[in-house]
Formats: sequence, C-alpha cells, structure tokens
Amino acid sequence: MPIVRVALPLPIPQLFDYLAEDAIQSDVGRCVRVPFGRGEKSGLIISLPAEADIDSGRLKSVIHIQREVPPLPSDWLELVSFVARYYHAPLGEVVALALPPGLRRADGVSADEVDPLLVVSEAGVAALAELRRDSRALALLREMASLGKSMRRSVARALEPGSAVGEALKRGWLELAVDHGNRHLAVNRPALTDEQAGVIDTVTQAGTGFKAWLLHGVTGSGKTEVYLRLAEQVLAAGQQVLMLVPEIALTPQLENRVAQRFPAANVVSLHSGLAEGARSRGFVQALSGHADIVLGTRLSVFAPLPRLGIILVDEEHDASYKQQEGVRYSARDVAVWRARQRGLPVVLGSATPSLETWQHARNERYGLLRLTHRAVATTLPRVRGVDTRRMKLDEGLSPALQAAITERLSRGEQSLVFLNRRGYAPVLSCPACGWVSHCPHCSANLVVHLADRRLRCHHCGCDGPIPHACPSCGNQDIQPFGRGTQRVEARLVELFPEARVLRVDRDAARTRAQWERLLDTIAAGEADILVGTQMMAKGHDFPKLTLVGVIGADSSLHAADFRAPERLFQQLMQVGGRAGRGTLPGEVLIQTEYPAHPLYQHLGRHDFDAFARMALDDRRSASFPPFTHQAMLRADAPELKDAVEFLQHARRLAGSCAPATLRLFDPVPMRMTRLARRERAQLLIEADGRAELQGFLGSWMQMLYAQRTPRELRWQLDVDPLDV
DNA sequence: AGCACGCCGACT
DNA sequence: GTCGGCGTGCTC
Repeated sequence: MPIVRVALPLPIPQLFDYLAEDAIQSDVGRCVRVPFGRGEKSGLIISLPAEADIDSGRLKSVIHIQREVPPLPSDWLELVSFVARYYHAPLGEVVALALPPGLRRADGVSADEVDPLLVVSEAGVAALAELRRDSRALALLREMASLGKSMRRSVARALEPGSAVGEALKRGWLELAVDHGNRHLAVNRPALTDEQAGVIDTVTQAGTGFKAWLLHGVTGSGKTEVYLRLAEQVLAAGQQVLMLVPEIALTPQLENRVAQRFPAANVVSLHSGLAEGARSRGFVQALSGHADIVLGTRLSVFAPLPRLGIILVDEEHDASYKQQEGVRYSARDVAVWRARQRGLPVVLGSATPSLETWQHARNERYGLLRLTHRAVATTLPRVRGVDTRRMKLDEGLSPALQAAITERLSRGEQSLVFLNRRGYAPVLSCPACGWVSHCPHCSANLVVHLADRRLRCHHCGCDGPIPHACPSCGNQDIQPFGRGTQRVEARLVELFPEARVLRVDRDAARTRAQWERLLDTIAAGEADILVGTQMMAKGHDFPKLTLVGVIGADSSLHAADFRAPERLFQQLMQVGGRAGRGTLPGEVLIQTEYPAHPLYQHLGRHDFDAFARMALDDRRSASFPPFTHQAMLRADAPELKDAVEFLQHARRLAGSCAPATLRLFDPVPMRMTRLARRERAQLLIEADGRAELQGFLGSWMQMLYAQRTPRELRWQLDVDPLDV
C-alpha cells in the first residue's frame, strides 16, 4: 500500500505519514485531508516514501486527496522547503502560509474561472459604422476598438460599468474570443525617456538566465513604465510576470494601470484582503498557467507560475515585504532566491534602496540600473531646512512653513504637512503630580484622540474615555503634551480659516472606501492643506501638490535602532517626492534643530549615493548588516523573568554547537518590553557569514524544538530581523 | 496547536 | 467522596 508523507500546519518540524491506496507519484504536491489525533487536518503531500518512518501498524489512511486542481509543481515544493529551511520554520506552517486557505482545505474546489476575452465582432464593427443613436454599449465598442479590439471582460466592465458589456454581448457586437496569443498586446504606451529606454535595453541585452537588478530611480522617474515594458517583452515571449508591491492600499491603482495597458492579458491580483474564493481562484489561475500577470503583496511571492519569465519588486526597501509574525520571511529576498532557482531576471526597484540591496549593487552581485531624471515632472523638488533652534513655533509650525502655505493658497496649489504621529497628542499628563496616561497592558503611553474624545494605545488597541481630572491626584488641569496630526490639523484650521484642511492618517482612512474617497478628494483639488502621516508618503501623484512641510523629523535622528537613519532618509525622500509631480515645481521644507546634520544635507542634494556611503561606513565600523548577518531569538511571557530565563537557557544550549566566531549577545528586554500584557525579551545572534549563521541555527533550533517550555512562554526566531 | 491523560485542592 | 486545576506528552 502506498504511503504519502504530509506537511501539516503544526508548530513542530515533523512530517506525518499516511496510507493512501490509490496514491501515485503525481499526487506529490496535492492537498490532502487526513485524520489527525481525534480530528482532521488538511495538508500537502510532500513525497511518496517507500517506507514509513514509524511502525507501519500505526499508520492511518488519508480521507481525501484533492485532485481537481493540478498538483503544486516540484519547483514550488522546493521554494517552500527553502523558506522553511532558511527561516527555520516547520514546513507545514510555510505551506499553510503560501497556500490560500480555501485551497488547502481540500474539500470544496474553486473552479478555475478565467476572465473571458471579449472581441469586437463583425456585427460590432458594422454597428459602429452605422448611424444610430448612441448607447453605453456603443460607447464601449468604440473604446474597445480604439484600444485594439479585444480585452478581458473585467477590463471592459471597468471601462463602461453597468449593463453595457451584457448588452453588447446580447446584440452580438461582442463575442468570446479564442485565446489567440495576443495577450502581450499593450495599448496607450507613453514614449520612453532615453534613460528608460537605456535601462530596458540593458536588461534585454543581458538575455535570459538569473540576474538580479537594482533599478534605482528618483521619485517620479517612471520606474513603473520600465516594469510595464519589461512585462510586455515577457508576455510577448509567452511567459508570466510576477510583480510584487508593498501594500494592499497601492494595488488597486497599479492593478488598473496594468490592466489598462494589457487589455487582453489575464491580470490576477493576490493579497490578504481578498475574499477566500477570489484568492483561491487567482492562485489556481497562476498555477494552471492561465494568469499572465500576477500582481500582489508579499504573499504572492508564493504564487506558482509554470511559465514565469521575470519577477519585479516595486519599492524593494519597503518593510512590509518582511512578515512580522509567524514565519518571518522577506518576500523580496525570497523573490531573489526564486529568480535564481528558475534562472530568471529579477528587478528590485526603489528611489531609496535598502542598504542591503545597495551593497549588493556596489559589489556587483546585482546589476545597477539608474533613472536620474524625472520623466514627467519638471525637476526634483527644492529641499530646504528650516532651522527651528531660535524660532517660535506655533503648534510645531514655523513662520517659514506658514508663509509657504499662504503662498500655495494664493496660487491655488496644495500643501502637505507631514508628521508621523497620529492622534491629537502622544500623551495626557498632570502637571501637578506627574501622572501620565500610560497603557495598562503595554510599555507605551495612551495617545489623546480628541476627535472622538478617547485615550488610545497604538500598540494593543485598548482605549477609554479621556478623564476630566487627574486619576491620581484629582487635579482638574490635566493637559495633552506633544503633537499629533489632529492637533496640527486643528491649528491649521485656525490659522487658515479660508482653506480646506484635510487630515490623512489611519484614523481618517479606516476602511479602503474612506481611503479612496480621501484620495479622490485630494486628486480633485477639493483640499488645500493636507496633514498626513506616512500614509501620504507612498506612490501617489497629486499634480497640484507643490509643498511638503516636514515637522518632528528630528525625533528619529537619534533613535536607538541602527536602521533608524535609513528609514528616516527613505521616508523623507518618499514624502518629499510627492511635491511637484505635475508641471508645477515642488518645494520641501524640513523643520529641524540640526540643519547641518549630514542626513538632511544629503537629502537636500537628493544624493542617495552619499547618504548610502555614509550609512554603510557606519554599519561597517559597527559591524552591522549588511556586513554581518543576524538572527534574533525572541521570547514573551506574562513575567519578564520567565522570558529572560528561557533565553539564557537557550544561550547555554547554544554553547555546545556555536562556532567560536559566532557572537551570542546577552538576553535583554525588548525596547517595548511590555505589549498586550506580555513581557518580551530578545537574544541577538551575529555572524560574519551567512553559512556559518545558518549552520548554527540549524542545530540550535533542533535543540530548542526538543525543549519543553512552560505553557505560558512563547518563543520565535527571526532570521534577518528588521528591528533590532 | 489541540487534546488527551494524570495527579492534588474546594464543592455537592 | 467527586469536579477541576493545568503539567507533560503525543499526534502518522
């Protein structure tokens, strides 16, 4: 009787064997439902071993093998195995994270419903030529004809919402097209700049085979156009494109742009916000080869793509590529591994590359592609520091910034005040006794939200009413200290009563619909002054936005985290890039008490190279990544001492298998020690070589998994941690 | 992760 | 005399 070896979603590294009387070799990679303990579980068949690794009398039989969907191919199994190995996570957990939940359940099947390709029929052409009363259906035909006649139903529906598509089909003006290989058809392509053409040429000349590229392009230089042209070539070669983007919030815009460019291609978007069915469908379309372009957030790096031709990673420096819980993988790094595995080019694009990627480009492991000029806009914005040392600020707003806003108002342009702190004030405090609003569950302060009169913890989410008097001494005169977006917004309304002030932060854009309404309002020019957090920093074009004022940036300048300068530079470069993306010139004002700080100086000259050189020198002399490789063991428990004790124990265990060159630091409480009623500590491991680190982690994790830990204690390993 | 079995305090 | 605490061990 054949035996199947199954990866199940359990926090233990073993696989489990089952009997399956009809199992054949091609069932490897199929989802399976099995009895487990006194219940059932779903997993993935990893192999058909000749012999079970336990006494065969103890084997149970599988319940059902899902055979309606093609099995996951061997390269996909290698991919998840690599992720399990590199991040030291159980294979079953990686599988669970990589497969859409609906698919893994292996019971109900999601049909591989393809977005049908519609084409304007003879009758449709005739109808267009005739003189007849205009209708939605005719308008649709006209648009389709101008775009190249055939397109996916979903694209047509987006073009002309309502019943136009149905109507045109009913009248026979549109018909279902046989897929005739024009899926690479690209319409409405803008002319390329010389730089863009050069970059595309370089990638094309390098030919097929693995090659990692860093596309370093200043904000507004048209990186997306480069992605689209590269995608076009890959589609023309009959291959698939995988395009990763940082956040769900950005996917709709890009999705539209891609779909409009390739009306006949089957564009599938994958992200965690998708309904279960839609995610399964997209995944199966990728797997079956029906999808031409997969566009998605970090989880789409696991989309199986039999005809994959290129991987594009937009905003490669973005922290959201790193999963911050469970299996802590970096989709960007996995993408590079995958490109190597499949022998494909991978393009990592950013205006502010991560220093890890930048270092790879410098030592020529990655090819460097550069776009130094803005494609559409005039020039890069002028960046000016506003020295606030001897200046009276009005709720954080300098006279210079106020004057600049006044100027924009008089010209009918938009201004953005950037402040990376939401709420009204970061803390409520009593001047009489020194009481501060501290979160009962976290080592953080409760933030004052005046808009809905609540005190709220931004870490655990707990909230309560704002007290009228000091809870400690009864003093009536308690005050909000510091400033958040709400407070700045309120002051701007007072200072500029004639202006329309709009706050754009996570509180104002709770839902996707709210966020899109805000974007529409801004794009339509129905706001004059925007107050925003980093939500405003990401890739949106607002042609009338010509001024960006940055307040409160200095606080990140001296943060303890060694990556803080890199993040600050990236953030300021990104948000500054919002200014002057149309035809109007932009200006960035940075309020600071350290106008001479090299970070601001480099920023002022838009000189990423100089900033990176400085930051890399710092990293080198302090032996930080990318010059060393790190892993972090974290533990949390209700009591700090239990977390620390576990880490100390783990450190002692490491003594027996750690090479002498490996550096194991002392366990320390995390910067935010307490989070949601749990106390957290961490232990840093550092090595000069990746192989050395990985070798050690392998044997160490084996020992740790064998350890039985007190039930209240949780621990997890983070390979290549972002925050240390 | 579940979910069993397995030995020690407050309830009918 | 039982109900129930969570300590530890297993799941193919």
